[in-house]
Order: sequence, then C-alpha cells, then structure tokens
Amino acid sequence: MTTSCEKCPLRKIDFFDDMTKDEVEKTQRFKAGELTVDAGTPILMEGSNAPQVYTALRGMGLRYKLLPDGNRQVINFIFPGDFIGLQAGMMGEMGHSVEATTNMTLCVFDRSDFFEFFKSSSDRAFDITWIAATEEHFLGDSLTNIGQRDAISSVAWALVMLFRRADALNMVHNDEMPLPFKQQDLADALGLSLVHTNKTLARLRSRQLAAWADGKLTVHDLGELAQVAGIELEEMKKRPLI
Amino acid sequence: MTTSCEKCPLRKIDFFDDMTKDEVEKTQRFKAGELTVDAGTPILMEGSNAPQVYTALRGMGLRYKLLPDGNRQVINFIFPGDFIGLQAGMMGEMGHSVEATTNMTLCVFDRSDFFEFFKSSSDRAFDITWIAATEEHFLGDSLTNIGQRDAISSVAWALVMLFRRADALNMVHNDEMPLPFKQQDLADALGLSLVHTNKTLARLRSRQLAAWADGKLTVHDLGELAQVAGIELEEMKKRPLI
DNA sequence: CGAGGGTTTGATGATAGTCAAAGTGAGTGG
DNA sequence: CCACTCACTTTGACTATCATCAAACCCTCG
Repeated sequence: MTTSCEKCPLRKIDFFDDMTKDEVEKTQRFKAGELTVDAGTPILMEGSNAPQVYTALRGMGLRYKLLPDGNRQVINFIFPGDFIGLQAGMMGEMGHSVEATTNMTLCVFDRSDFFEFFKSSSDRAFDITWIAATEEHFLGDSLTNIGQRDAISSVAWALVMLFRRADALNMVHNDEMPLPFKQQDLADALGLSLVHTNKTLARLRSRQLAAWADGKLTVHDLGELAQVAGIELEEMKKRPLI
Repeated sequence: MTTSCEKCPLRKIDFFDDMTKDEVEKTQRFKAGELTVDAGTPILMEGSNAPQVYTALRGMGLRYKLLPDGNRQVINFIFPGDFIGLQAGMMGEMGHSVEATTNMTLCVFDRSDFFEFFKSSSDRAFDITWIAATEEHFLGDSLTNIGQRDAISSVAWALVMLFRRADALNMVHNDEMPLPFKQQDLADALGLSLVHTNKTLARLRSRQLAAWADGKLTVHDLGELAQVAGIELEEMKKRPLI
C-alpha cells in the first residue's frame, strides 16, 4: 500500500519543482518500496556501506556524527522531501548517521539502481548534483553560524532556518510549526551545551521573539528574529524532488 | 601558452583518478583558457552570478564567507586540483567567495558549456556529483570540528587535514609542507580568535607536535598529532579531476 | 630609518561549560 | 487512583575556556 510517485503529496507543494510525466515514471520505476520507521530508529550509520538511499516522505529526522569521546554533532535536520544517503550513493560510505526523530515514511531506492537512474536522464543527474551543491551551500552557512555567531544569534539563526523551511512546506499555521526535537538536538547542532541552549531559548522567549515548547515553535515576527540572527531573509528557491 | 589537459601535471599525481583518452579530450574541449592571478586576488564573489568555473592548477587559495558585522568564516583551503565554482555552475550563485592566497593558475571553463559537459558523459557527471558529495562530507567534518572540539584539538585536526592533503599531492618533503596562509586565516577557519589560535599553535610547537613558521608546516609524527585531534587516520581515496 | 603587515606575549573580562538539583509531565504498576 | 520512574526542561552557582585589549617584536620593503 505504498504511495505512488504519481500521487506523491510532496509534488503538490509549490516548494518543489514540477516534474514531467516521464520523470515521474522514471522515479517510480527507480523506487524499490517504502520504509516506515518508529521515532528513534537509526536509518543509516556513519561509515556503513548502505545498500539503499531514501527520500523522506513523511516525518522528521536528523543527521549527526559521533566522536570517539561521545560528543555528537548534529549536521542538520531532516524534513519531508529531503534526499538521504547521497554520500552512500556516490561514495559507498556515509559521512554521518541518520535517525528518525518522529515516525517516518521513506521512499526507498536501491543503490545498485542509483547509477542507472543517474544515467537515465541528464536532467535528473543534474537534479541530484543540484541537491548536493545546495547541501554544500547550507553547510557553509552552518559553519559560519557556529564559527562566528554568539549563542543568541546562533540560536536565532537556527530557528529562522527551521521556520522558513517549514513554511516552504506549508507546515506553518498560525505562526506555529511542529518542531519535534529535543533541546539537546539543537544544542548538538550549534555546538553549545544543553544548559546554555536552554537559557538562550529562554531569552528569546522573554524577548517575544520565538517560543518553542511542547514540540511546537512559534514565531510571530520572523523579520525581528532574523535581525537578531544578523541575516536578511531571501526568497527560497524551488528544489527538485527525487 | 596554456597547459594542455593532455600534459596536465596534476594527472600524473597518484591521488587523482586516471582518465581515459576520451575524457581528456572532452575536458580539453570544455576548457576555455587559463587564468593567472596574483596572491590576494578575489576569484569569485559570494552571491555573484559567475560566468565561469575553474580548476585550481597551481597555487593555493581559500573559500570564505563574510558576515554583515565584518566577521569572516573560512570555509576551507584550496589546493591544486580543487574544483571551484560548483555552486555557481549548478545554481548560478556562489554561497561563498574565493580568493587566491598565493599566485595561482586556474583552468577556466565557461558556465554556459557546463551543462553541455555534464551531459556529454554520465561518468563525468558522476565525477562532478562525487566531488560535491565529498565536499559535503568534508564540511560535515569541519562542522563537527568547530562545534565539538576545544581549541587544541581543533587546531590539531586542521593541521592533520592540511598535511594529509598536501601529502597526497606530493607536496611534503622532509616532514615539511608549504602552508602560505596567515594565522588569521586559520583562526577564521576554526572560529577562534587570532590571539587564541596563536597561543594554541605555540602549545603544539612546544609539545613538538607541529611547527608552522615562515609559510612552512613541519609535522614529524602525524599519528601523535592525530591523537591530539582525536581522530584516526584513514586511507585517502583517489578523486576525480575536472 | 620609518612604516606596515604579521606574529607574539601579557593582562583582564565575558561568554559559555560544568555540576548539581529541582521542576514538570507522561507513562507504569501496585 | 496514587505513588514512582523516567525523560526532558529549567534554574542557580561556580569555573574555565576563549575573546578582547594593548603593546612589543620581527621582518621586509621603500
């Protein structure tokens, strides 16, 4: 009872590029099945030679790296539509782990078919590369954030990014989006301690800039939050869907 | 008097994938010319819609982002063989700036030919995507470094990365590699202040782990340095050349 | 010889980390 | 239905790492 690409709910979202009938069909043929996992389930392990790659269809998750000393760096947060396992697909080995934060449904593609799919159309190959380049762009921004901003700006930046992403996916209603992560996850994403992250969130809350509680993030004026983050909001570009 | 791809000195280095005669020819046809720039010259600007993409042929440089407040984040250091401008090629806009640190020679490719080149062979398209995925992998590591390691480990990590990269390019002789950057560049790469970076380098020097002076980095025992960094050394994989 | 870019060093202070404990709410079992 | 546990959040007190400020030093260059 899997979702056919034909009826994929993500494709209806304006944030994603339109696909030709042919592209939809090719993708459908490439799709090996669907994977449904519970919250907390590991999906890909760093260093593993994953036999499959995925597209997040429903639910949220996170990518992270573990250090020998037990520290964890959260690389980023996974939203519906995200392509997962590009590194495994290209290089045969993941540079980070991926796990589900909520229940998730993933479209499954066999890595053995990946190169075939890549070859099948240079437009689709271009899409995959586009995604990789975009990811690189985002990681550069993250690096800049962790490296150069102090805690309050850094947290504000992260919340702006999350909120805009959610907005693009029509997940914002009444200035509120679902944010089913733990403060520890955000702390690990920003390279801050849990305690300091908590206190920083409290400051943003008392300044009426952003309130995150019970798995929901509320932002009334994204512009003000962006100002604290020290960024100006740009138009979000449409992205391809695999 | 440009270097022909046929005689490209980089291709002789074992670190790079072999290329078929056909690939060499295709690349040659794609190559629009050569650019020679002096140390300190900006090559690409963040946000610009660059009409060209490059491969570093000789010399070193760096990628960086500037923040409104004047802070700078160095994204990474550019070595010979690095492909520059992927984001511009794919998305039409750079997410960071690039500038030459030493005199540099760059192979120039017209962006307008880029898609053509991409289409010309799915193997070459795959190479480009591979590079993007590798870059993403590295940025994840950098993020982890800045986010989770303290100053001494962080600096050690960076020096290990630089040294291994140089070694792969046969730039290491007598435990010594050229490192023509300023301490400020490293500081900006690691999100540390110049002063603290300087003192941390002094600590590594006094512990006999790494000595960087006069544009040369000397490391006698990379294993020990890696230990301070908290990483284990892995085999370097060959990479494609564009 | 003076200027300027880069490096080095010392002193001081603030931001963020660590430690510890209490609060909150959901879920479980007696 | 009331403890009790467990996971997460919140708060306070203390500490340390790292940033900032300032000045000296070293070289090269004109």
